Amino acid sequence: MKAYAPVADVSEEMAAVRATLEPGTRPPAEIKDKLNETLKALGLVRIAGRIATPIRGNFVHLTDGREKLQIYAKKGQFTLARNDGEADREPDQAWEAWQILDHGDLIGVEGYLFVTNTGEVSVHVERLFFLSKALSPMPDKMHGIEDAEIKQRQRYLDLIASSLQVKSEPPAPERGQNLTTREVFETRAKTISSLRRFLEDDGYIEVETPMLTPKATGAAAKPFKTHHNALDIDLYARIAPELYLKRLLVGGFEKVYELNRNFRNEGISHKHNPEFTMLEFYCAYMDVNGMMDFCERLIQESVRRATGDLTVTYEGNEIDLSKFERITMRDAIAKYAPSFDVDDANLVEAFDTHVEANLIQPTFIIDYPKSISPLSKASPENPEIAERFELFINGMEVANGFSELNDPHEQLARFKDQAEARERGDDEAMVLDEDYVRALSYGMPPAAGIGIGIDRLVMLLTNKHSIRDVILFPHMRPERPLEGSEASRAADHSDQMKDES
RNA sequence: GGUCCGAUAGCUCAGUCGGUAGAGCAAAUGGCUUUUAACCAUUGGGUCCCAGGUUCGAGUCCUGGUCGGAUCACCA
Repeated sequence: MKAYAPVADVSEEMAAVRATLEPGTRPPAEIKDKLNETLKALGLVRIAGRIATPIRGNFVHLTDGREKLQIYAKKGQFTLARNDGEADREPDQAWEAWQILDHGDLIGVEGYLFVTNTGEVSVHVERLFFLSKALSPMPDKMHGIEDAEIKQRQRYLDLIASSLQVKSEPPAPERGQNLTTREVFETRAKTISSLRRFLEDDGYIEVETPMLTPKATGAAAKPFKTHHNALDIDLYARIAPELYLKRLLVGGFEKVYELNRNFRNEGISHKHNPEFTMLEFYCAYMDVNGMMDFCERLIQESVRRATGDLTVTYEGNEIDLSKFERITMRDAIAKYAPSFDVDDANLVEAFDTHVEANLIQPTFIIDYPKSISPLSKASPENPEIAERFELFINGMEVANGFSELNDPHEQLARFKDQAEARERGDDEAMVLDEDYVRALSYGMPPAAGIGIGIDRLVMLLTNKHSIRDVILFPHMRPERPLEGSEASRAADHSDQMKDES
């Protein structure tokens, strides 16, 4: 199959011609004729895409998912290419084929560019290629898909809908952060590639550590459990890569990162999905303060690259990412709940209930209690405080970092405290990893590390309230069998096979 | 898991007091053929989420369930 140019970008010349035209106004005839000469001199273009408007008359728009380009087919002036390589069908048959095309079909066209009377750059079709049929009807071209369930279960349809949608709104910059589904996932991709670039420019290397692990540790969470048949051992989907990454610090890698999925067998909510994407990275010879500085620059630079701006509007709040506040947990409680009588026992609870939701602008909360930070180094000034921070934006925890505990004896003691907590019934207390303690016994450089919740960061940048809107295929309960569909027939068949066996 | 809200044509949505199931878009047929979401005419299209109940009669009221959304708890 020959290549087709993307609809969005037939040529630089076309873009140049487009730039000279004023949208919505009819160009004077002499200007139009001159432009058409220029465009025709470019020769034939060949583009493919989905038919974005119902076939009515000679004009139709093709979409590549992002941009639309109008094509013009005139009876008698184009042929229909055959898939078997034989000579093209004659114009009469080509016109018949054109007339039976449907909204949503995929076609290719070959032709020359021209400007219409209304000043839109279009392709004058000389050859039509039929590429694929849309058997199921397309969503409403004005409203797209509104049903959250269809959007998530049938993301392909949601994406098609957003590409077919007639834009009565201005393009992205003026629209603020009211993005199409396509744009949301493009922003996500840009954010992730920007994070990778920033880290790599700073000397970090990307590593991959096990997703299936014999111990679910490195965080406090309930794991997914599975079984490996050949080894006959239980394995757990990882809840965090942390302990593997720090083993690499022991091994001599000074800057490592991993950007991939974690799995936690816990509740689903607008900010929780059972699998979620985490960026974790570790830097030797750095401490918690250096890590906060670096985290701030990393997020700022990635946001700038992904959205072009350091201010985002999220659910009506203007969020200024140019400055990250730093405040201790105790001071934050004093600030947001001044009447609250804080002691060591109720500190964390007071923070969760009275402070978190107020942290709209980027804020590092520092001085976490050591008791809830089993992997982080204690402060030299106060042994009850961990050298740890969490970053909050719009009331949501986005990152968690600390100076890494690198004393094997103390680490073992902390694991034992966790084991006791587990025996007391805390089934999310951290699991002891003996090999990790052994690794520390060979000497881990002082280091700082951090985990950044990528889905939540993307929610912020795309103004999405639900994590399911920034994950292409979020987890949901299974749908009932689709009656009368291919899928249900396949299911019936497999039931039958079971009965027979 | 608790609480609240929702489910009607392929899509977006109406549906009054319990009394024949509606619109726009999409689809089909014909017309038009340089148009900018919605041209003109005609036509087809429904398990009103499922199962019970009340009633002469249920899309509508009641009970239970399914799926989704919001929220609380847990968590990142």
